[in-house]
Amino acid sequence: MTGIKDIAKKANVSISTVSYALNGSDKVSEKTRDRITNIARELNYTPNLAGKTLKRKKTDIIGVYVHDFSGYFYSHVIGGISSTLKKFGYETIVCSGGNQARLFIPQRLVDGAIIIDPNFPDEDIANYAQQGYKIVLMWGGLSLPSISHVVVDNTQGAKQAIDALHLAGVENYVIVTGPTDSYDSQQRLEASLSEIQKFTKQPVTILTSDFTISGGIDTAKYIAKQDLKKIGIFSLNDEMAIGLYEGLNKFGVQPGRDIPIIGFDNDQIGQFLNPQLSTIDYSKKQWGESAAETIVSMIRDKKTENKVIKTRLIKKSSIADKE
Amino acid sequence: MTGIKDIAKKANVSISTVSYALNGSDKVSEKTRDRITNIARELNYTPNLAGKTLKRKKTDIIGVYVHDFSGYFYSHVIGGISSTLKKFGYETIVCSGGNQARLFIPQRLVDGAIIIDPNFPDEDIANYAQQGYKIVLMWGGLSLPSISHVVVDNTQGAKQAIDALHLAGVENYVIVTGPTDSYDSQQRLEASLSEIQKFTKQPVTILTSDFTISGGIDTAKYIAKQDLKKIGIFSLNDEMAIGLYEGLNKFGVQPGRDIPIIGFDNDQIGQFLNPQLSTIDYSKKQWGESAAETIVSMIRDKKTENKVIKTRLIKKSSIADKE
DNA sequence: TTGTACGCGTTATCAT
DNA sequence: ATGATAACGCGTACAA
Repeated sequence: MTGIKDIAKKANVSISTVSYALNGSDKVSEKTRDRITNIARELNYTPNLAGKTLKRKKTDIIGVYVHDFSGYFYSHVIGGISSTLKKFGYETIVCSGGNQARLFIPQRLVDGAIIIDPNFPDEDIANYAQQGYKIVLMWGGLSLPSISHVVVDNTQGAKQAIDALHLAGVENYVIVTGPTDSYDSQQRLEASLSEIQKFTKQPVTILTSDFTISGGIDTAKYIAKQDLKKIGIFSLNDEMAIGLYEGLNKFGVQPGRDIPIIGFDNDQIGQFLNPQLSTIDYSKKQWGESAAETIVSMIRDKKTENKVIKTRLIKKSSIADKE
Repeated sequence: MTGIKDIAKKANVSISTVSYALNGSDKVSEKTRDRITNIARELNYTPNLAGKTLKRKKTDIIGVYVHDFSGYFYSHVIGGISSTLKKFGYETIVCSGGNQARLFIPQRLVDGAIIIDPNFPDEDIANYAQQGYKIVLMWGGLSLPSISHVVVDNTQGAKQAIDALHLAGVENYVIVTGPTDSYDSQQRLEASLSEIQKFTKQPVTILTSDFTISGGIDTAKYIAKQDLKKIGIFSLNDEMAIGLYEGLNKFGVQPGRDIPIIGFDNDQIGQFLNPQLSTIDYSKKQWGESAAETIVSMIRDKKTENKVIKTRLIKKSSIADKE
């Protein structure tokens, strides 16, 4: 409630003097600066952000957009974003992609946005980007010259997964996908199919699921009734693989023992499964850090850039060594 | 970049007419309203939040403060907060408790704050609350008339945990605590000790840890060298219990089989352990919803309130039935 | 029904 | 070294 003019009144100076003193200008004597600083502290003064922003035309805040707060998946990504942005003098706020929160971008509450939520409408993104708002996307698909992308190397990851199954003696591949409109899912599937072609002419079983644990449980029944000989599963994310463990066990099939299985994302839960889930890993922290560096670069250097985060195979006992 | 006066110019009206038209006032004709609305859309107009806030003196944004984004633990709590706030017309932003983000409260970027982060300094909280800023704390300890509390019933939960161990035949209790300055930890410990006294005069083994998985792993060695007869473990949260599983196994001790064990929080990972971890559950969604209702009540009805979230025992195979 | 003018809190320019 | 004042974008009381 206490503003710059309250301080001015109490100190018997003008508001400009107060502003100078508080913002470290050298146009004011040490004595008055100290006096004003003390009064400001005494009155619990904090500059009102609205007034300040109106004048400065920037907030030094970056918005990170997630699909919904309940998903913990991206927490390490956001941790990486936040710590890096802090180094550059920006604060991070996390928003969910509701229509209201989206407006923070054109309302200029944020100086830039990092969008993780794949459901953030392409139309809005294109619209904002075209108007000059700074946007970094954490997924592919929408390609525009005025936005930046920082994405996981799905192609490399899918190849590593298929190669691992191949080395384990798999000849009949089962791929459990995410939602059909997911770019990650599409890209991983495509790369998988092209890699499989190098090894076999056998038809590939593609089961469409939804990237969730319960989706994996539901999908299990379609796998259980297959001929299990030389079969191997690539679950396009770990969550579904966790569901597959649970679902397949109900049918008396032991994933990881009867059937080699590998996931994608290196979800923490995978290491608590029995046998431990093999997976494709990438540094979520680094992913976030790169996104943060990119948004800062867009704001300060006014240039866009696209980065790809490398993946690596994590081989656990869910893929047995070929005897 | 396009403002209210750009629209006024293009529509050949004054800025007030534009404002009236856009804010649904009945002081303007339908025709002009439509015309102005169309022009606004055409120019991609979005009101600048700073200017708007300066006038309205509120943002309809509530800030949720977490310790750091990397911890996924509170995601369902935040989900509950966000969905409830939306019903009341508020947007949710999640901030980490760095010194800079804290200022959002006195800077009036947010109309109120829900603080989950236990490390948010008491001094700042007291200071803000005293100045009339609306604050809801998700933990106990700091008690002031001008702030509200929405907390988990640690006392009830601890009793349920100890009772479950008692029923399983435990006579020698081992309690693994969180950081000594954690209010949750203190409260759970205190209630546990008082409940244990009802059953036995035996000394209780208290091992101080830190609420993390690795803390649980480290603590295991102190338990492994104990005489395991009629011993039982109450880990004051699930994360440490997960670590205890891993750590104890290294010493050839099987938690949940050789030693009954129970945690607190109902972390998802517990159900993937073998045997499944018994725990104390509470609705994280409801916890968040209550906090949201409370902050709205503070803002609109100008009254504080304190709520307690009930707990319940979830008995899994980590506590065997007494034969 | 529409236009003019002021105020919100801050920063910055220009005088003094 | 300090003060008066304009400007930022918006909402609204008041005048026309």
